[in-house]
Amino acid sequence: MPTIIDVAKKAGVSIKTVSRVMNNQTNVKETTRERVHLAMEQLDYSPSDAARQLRTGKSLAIGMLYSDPSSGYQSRLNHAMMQACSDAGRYLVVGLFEEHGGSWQQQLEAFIERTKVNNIILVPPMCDSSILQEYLFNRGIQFVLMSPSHTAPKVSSVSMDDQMAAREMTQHLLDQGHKRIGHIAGDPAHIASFLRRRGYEEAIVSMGLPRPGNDLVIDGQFDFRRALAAAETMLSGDNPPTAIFAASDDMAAAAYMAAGRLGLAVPDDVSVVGFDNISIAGTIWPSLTTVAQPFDDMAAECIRILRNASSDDSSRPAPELVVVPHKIIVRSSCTAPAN
Amino acid sequence: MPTIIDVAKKAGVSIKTVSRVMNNQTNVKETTRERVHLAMEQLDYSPSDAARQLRTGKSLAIGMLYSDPSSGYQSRLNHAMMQACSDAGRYLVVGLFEEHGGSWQQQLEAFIERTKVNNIILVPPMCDSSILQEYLFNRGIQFVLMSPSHTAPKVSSVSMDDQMAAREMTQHLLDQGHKRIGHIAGDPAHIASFLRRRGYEEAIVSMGLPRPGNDLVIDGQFDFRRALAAAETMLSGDNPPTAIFAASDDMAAAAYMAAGRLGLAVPDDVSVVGFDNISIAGTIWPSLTTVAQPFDDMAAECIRILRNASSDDSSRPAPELVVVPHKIIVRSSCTAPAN
DNA sequence: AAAGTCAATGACAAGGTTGTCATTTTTAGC
DNA sequence: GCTAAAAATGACAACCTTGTCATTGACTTT
Repeated sequence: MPTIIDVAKKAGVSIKTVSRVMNNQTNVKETTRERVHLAMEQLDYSPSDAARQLRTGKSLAIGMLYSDPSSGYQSRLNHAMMQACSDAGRYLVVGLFEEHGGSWQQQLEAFIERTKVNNIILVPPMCDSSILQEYLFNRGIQFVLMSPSHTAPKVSSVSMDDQMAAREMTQHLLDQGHKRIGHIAGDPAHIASFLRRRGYEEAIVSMGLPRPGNDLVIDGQFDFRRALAAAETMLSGDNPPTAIFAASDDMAAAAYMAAGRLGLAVPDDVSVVGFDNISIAGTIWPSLTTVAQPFDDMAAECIRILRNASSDDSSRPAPELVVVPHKIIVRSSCTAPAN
Repeated sequence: MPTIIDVAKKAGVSIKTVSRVMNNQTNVKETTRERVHLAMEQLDYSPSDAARQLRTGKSLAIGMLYSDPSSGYQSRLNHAMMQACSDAGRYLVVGLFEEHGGSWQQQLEAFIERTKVNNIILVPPMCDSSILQEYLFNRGIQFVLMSPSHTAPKVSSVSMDDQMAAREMTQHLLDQGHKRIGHIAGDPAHIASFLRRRGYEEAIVSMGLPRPGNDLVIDGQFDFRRALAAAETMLSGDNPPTAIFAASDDMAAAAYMAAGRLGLAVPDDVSVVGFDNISIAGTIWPSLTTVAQPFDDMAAECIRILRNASSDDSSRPAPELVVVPHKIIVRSSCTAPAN
């Protein structure tokens, strides 16, 4: 295992110069820089994380806190984050917000105390708490929000455009001729739920159709059972929708089940679309048309921002507001309405 | 942030003695040990990971390789592993086996090269490869198998008793009066599939019933679509089973869907049970009776074994074969057969 | 041509822990 | 009560990197 000393010898410079090159610092002649780079390559040198951490006091660990490990969204995000961390040579340390484990702030403090992380990712719904943001800011901890809205322009955040995506997804149904489209909304505690609902309404209203009422929009809270009940209510009503837009794939799967229990076929009797593009979307039958959240890209952006922030010497780097493009994935779960 | 020096001063000993106490080494008088422990507590001291890693050359990272991030099993396991690592003050680094990324061995080598991990967890189906085990053994990398069978008693492994669990699950159905029980089997590449199937057959045969044939056992490969097809085939046959035992919850959910499409109600027309107890089992309706894999306990055991192994000075600690107890979770998806 | 400026580079210490080896204290044996 | 062995403890170096500050050499200004 070569060390910085070996590189320095090979390049004929001091170790400090090698260090400068590694860290992209100024005051190194271009020819020297190249010579050092060459030596590093030839020796296949990679610096010791441990020594760096010891010297700089900065940890490579990144903390992520979440509250519902069983949701398809979080499972998918976990995978993306772990992968992004591994790719970036960093580590993910997770903590679980317990329902009855005290206030969010207490749990956050306990997590930081225990893990000593200096970099944190806040995911929904915690990312919407200004109290947590305030706390992290005051403690000088670098953090980034995986938030559906840029509520805090002082803080870096990564997101997709939930509202626009929902609008596009709804438009897709409208384009096929659907006029009564139901919406199973998400948990109101998540801003994403609000945005998706707004996008859905926007699309409908902009086609000159009446704004959907309570018969067409039911709260499913990102919960399978509630979504199942919601879909059954909708589909067994007097004037059932010909299509259902669920605010998550988990809930879309519930709509499938509701349809099955009522003897309705997807998509012939009722079209169903979802949101997230988690694995279930591709595996259930018929495969689900849905909005693909760019999980991997969003995760990579989070890690990138945190890396930059912690390598930056100015204590408060300018916040970045990143919006990652999404896609509509058209599969087999919707078709034109029957009549 | 107190260092070992502060502790040493407070306890009135040398830093080396504090180090000895921390690492549970011999040759420390009992009274001294207590004094040091007291000082550590009073100062709320915790050692620097970075310094330890630098000095010992041992990383705190633990690698885990998997192949199907979308399976409910793997999602659940990821969560358990991350949590176990965080709890133990260690980090999880993950790698994904790509279908077309070269041989397993090549991908394993690349992973180790890239991450430099010294501790690895092998999960199904990779844990069954003796080539990989051989490779890791020769490279002197500590590893533990999360394997359903103890094929390699030279290597530590953590598992549950898949065969017994499957037998109990089947017995539960038999106890309710079912005589024709279908089985949607897992991927034959996984030893677990074989064991679960054997447990299922064992339970049936031991009741004096005929060994199930190809009409009752269909390969679902842990895949939703195949399982859906399998369940439809079974349920629409001449003499359909009154109960279905799926070798994973994912596949049990497929059986639900198959039942729905055929106008059959669960559990009144057909009982369904699964295996894994992933989140879907509690959320789908009716909630699924299944075998609870002790994910959290198994993950914690894996981490514990690796920790012991890397703190142990003798280069090859004795392998441990841990079998973690499972549970049958009875929910609402089965009842006595109709007639 | 001397003085001052700035870029480029290097010598050295420090960061917190553990291994090696030397030293001191305790115990055992007679 | 003395010696030998064993147990307990400590001094110091080493792990690899980066920050501080000093030094060198080149270039600009007067």
